Amino acid sequence: MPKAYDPSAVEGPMFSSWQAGGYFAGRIAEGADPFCIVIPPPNVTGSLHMGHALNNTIQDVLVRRQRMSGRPTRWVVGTDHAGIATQNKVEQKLAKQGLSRYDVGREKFVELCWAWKHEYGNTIVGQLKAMGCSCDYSDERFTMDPGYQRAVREVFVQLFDEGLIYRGKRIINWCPRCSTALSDIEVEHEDVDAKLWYFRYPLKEPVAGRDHVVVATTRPETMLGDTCVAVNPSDERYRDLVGATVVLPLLGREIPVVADEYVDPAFGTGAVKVTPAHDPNDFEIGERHGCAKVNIFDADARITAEGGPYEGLDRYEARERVVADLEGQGLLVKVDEHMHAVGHCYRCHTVVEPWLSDQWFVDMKPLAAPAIDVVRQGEVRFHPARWTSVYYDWMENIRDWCVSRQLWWGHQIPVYYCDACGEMSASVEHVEKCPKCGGSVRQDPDVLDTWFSSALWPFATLGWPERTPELAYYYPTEVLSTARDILFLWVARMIMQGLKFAGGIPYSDVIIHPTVLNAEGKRMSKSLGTGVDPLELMEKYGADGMRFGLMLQTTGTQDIKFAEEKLLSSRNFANKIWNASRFVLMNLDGYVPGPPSAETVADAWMLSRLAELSEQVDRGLDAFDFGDVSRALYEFFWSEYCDWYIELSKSRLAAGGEARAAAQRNLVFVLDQALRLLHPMMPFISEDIWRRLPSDDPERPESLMVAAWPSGLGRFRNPGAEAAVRVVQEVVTAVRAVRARYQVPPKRTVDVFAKASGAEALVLESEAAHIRTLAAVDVLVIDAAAVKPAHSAVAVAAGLELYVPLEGLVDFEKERERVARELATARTDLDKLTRKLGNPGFLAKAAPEVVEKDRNRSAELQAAVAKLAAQLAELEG
RNA sequence: GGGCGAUUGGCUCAGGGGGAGAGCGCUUCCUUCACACGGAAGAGGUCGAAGGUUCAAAUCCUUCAUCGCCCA
Repeated sequence: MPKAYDPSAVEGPMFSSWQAGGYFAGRIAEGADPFCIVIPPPNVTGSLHMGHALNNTIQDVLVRRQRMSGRPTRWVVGTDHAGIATQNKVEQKLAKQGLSRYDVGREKFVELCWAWKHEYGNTIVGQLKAMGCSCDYSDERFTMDPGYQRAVREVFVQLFDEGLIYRGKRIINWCPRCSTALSDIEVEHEDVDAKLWYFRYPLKEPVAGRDHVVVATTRPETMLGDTCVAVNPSDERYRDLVGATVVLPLLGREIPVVADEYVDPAFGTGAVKVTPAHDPNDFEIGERHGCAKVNIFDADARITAEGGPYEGLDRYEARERVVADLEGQGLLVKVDEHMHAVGHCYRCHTVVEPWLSDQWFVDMKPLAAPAIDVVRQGEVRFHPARWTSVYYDWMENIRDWCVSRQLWWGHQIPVYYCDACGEMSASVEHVEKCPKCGGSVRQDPDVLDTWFSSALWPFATLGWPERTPELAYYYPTEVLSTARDILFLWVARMIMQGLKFAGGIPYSDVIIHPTVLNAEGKRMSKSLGTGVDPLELMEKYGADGMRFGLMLQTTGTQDIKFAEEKLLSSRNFANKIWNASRFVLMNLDGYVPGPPSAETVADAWMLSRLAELSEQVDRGLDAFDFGDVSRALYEFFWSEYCDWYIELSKSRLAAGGEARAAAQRNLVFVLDQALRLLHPMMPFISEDIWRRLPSDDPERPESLMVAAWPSGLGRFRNPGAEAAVRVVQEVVTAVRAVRARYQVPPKRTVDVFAKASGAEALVLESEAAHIRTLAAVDVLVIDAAAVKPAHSAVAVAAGLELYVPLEGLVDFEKERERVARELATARTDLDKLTRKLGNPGFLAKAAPEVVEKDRNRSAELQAAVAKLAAQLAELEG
């Protein structure tokens, strides 16, 4: 084995061997409880970013652990067709040839999208393989597979037939750049510094001595579409004006003043201009008062013929011109600075336009109700649990979902219009002729929101609407891990659709993982170049290093400020494990397989610690506490197995005979078990080492991926051995500290006099050889009546006194200062404890075991104080 | 305006009623036959502020401050 672990030499071949072994593929074993997880399908346009790296590490950790536990396991992998994003890519490609999608036509354009998907769409799946993700690559899914298309149409048609999908003319969010409608939650609101303009609108006839009304607006250009002015009915200032007629400036249109409760008298002047075709609230007001809806924007957000002289202007040019012209006519009253939220397209960040158009909507309330119930009943749980209330809040205030998109790439809406009789029908199968009159039909040109199809992912990937064996076996899946920004876009809708169509919840546990921010705490962005590339990180630290480094940072917080140094320490950790294993493997000459056995205190301690690790890992993974689990593994391997157990084993390995044989068996056993526990987080290195370990188990599988998950280690619990090793550790550390203090060269041994009796003395006697090796001690004297030799450094450890004669090296002033400092600290601690134990309230109300523990600690501290005080007196005497 | 999260050593973060911890960085020593991607020993914190609950608060409650996220 090389001296340093080289991930690049291991990862590629290891992944191939896993694939060749068929370990990734799901299998159906009737009677066995399966574990299924569906990947949040990445966009076909996507490439791996840190969010994917984190999320897929989490999923792989869960999947690998369950697979090792013996459950038939399937991790469904695939990609999402990503309507807008993919269409953009293909349009960009066409634009380079000077073409638009209209030049090539719909049919050809969709073909080009498929070609694009086949060429680039699998980038990210390849990158998941580089991470070691154990997805079922033999059975990949795509949200536009033929079966999936059928599922989408089935769902649409059923909702349509039940009246839960309807078509209507509504104000929707229109992205002029993507040229499509968006749903409410695809709009991101951002506060921007803007202006509030106050304009004077003249009245046709003076009313109560007034000839005008002043309105305030953040969007002057929309005045071209104003069809009334509204005031609050209770607003005394405007009571006389209700029913009056305003002459709209610039266009001369006559519009009424209406009274409407919606108007906030405190905002602006209390009189608002109403543009029903370009604002959802104005739309409502317009509906209530029967006002016209004048659409002044075309699909590119340019002014239509309704805008008269402004026709053809872009919305921002129109704004400038309208303001300038109103000012020119003396109708601009004032301009205030004003901050307000402006909606932007979540895909391209263009400012969206509220726009009146015909769209398809899903009636959400009937679907939401059962989806709220299953969370209330605890059938679906969120982790961390605080997301539950975020979910309720959204679901309880849910609004209808605009699902039609004016795109060509996606699931075309399966609704057919008959030109002859006007019949509108939905059909799963393609329709050529009107079912009513036999006339020719046109299919609705729009496609469905990509999230409409994503919502079916947990069951459409398993074959629904066919009653496939996979669906019966794996549905419901178990865990879904995802980012918080798609809780509403995706998770909530999956729960609704799963309940409606698959007959039950899609999964029982939803992990909302933290967002990976950059080191400055800002969102990573490819376009801004503030991101970190997981592939580069894997180059630097190995896939295991990246995975483990991410797991170390995954706690219950909502963000991770990405700390690359955690990946560095994880790479070093891998190297540490590599070298510890190298040591074990280099010392296996004459190895005879056999069960582990606690031959020495060190063995008993190590096996007990292994039992603790196993429990910690299980508990942590059950609770999705990935940070806890990774820290426990790190601590175990580095601070216990390497720092102490290997060191404690060296003399036994050198001794030969049964001592050596037992040490070998235990070293191998503990390493084997610990590698199993490590495997979900660091699959490559754990497997590579594990395959090198000797075994006489005929049942031992080829791959660690399918080796048994550790269980039943609780039998090795041994508190006595743990206490004994603690004594050894404290004594060794104390002697090392003395050596470091006086810079005793490593090769020079020292003598140690330990003033010890009782249990401590017994431990020291039995472990003397170890202490001598680990602290480079020549003679270790254990004596209850030990007297400090001349020229000795002193220490108090594990409740006993140690003297280390260092003729010519000891600086008595230095010793005195150190002992005085230790004594001061011990006295402060003891004082606090004494006060606590003298407090009647504490004795009466604290738990008995707490009081007991503090009494013991007090006794220890008293002994330490006495010893330190005596040492100090001697040093001063 | 409402909700949520964060605030602990120089940096990144654990801990979540009863002796302040880790990694990185820093200081000193060590290339000893698993590992310098290492070993040994250290220094370093009144746990954002103020109140409160409690025998006991970094931890629970209230208010506030700062930063961030979501909803309206």
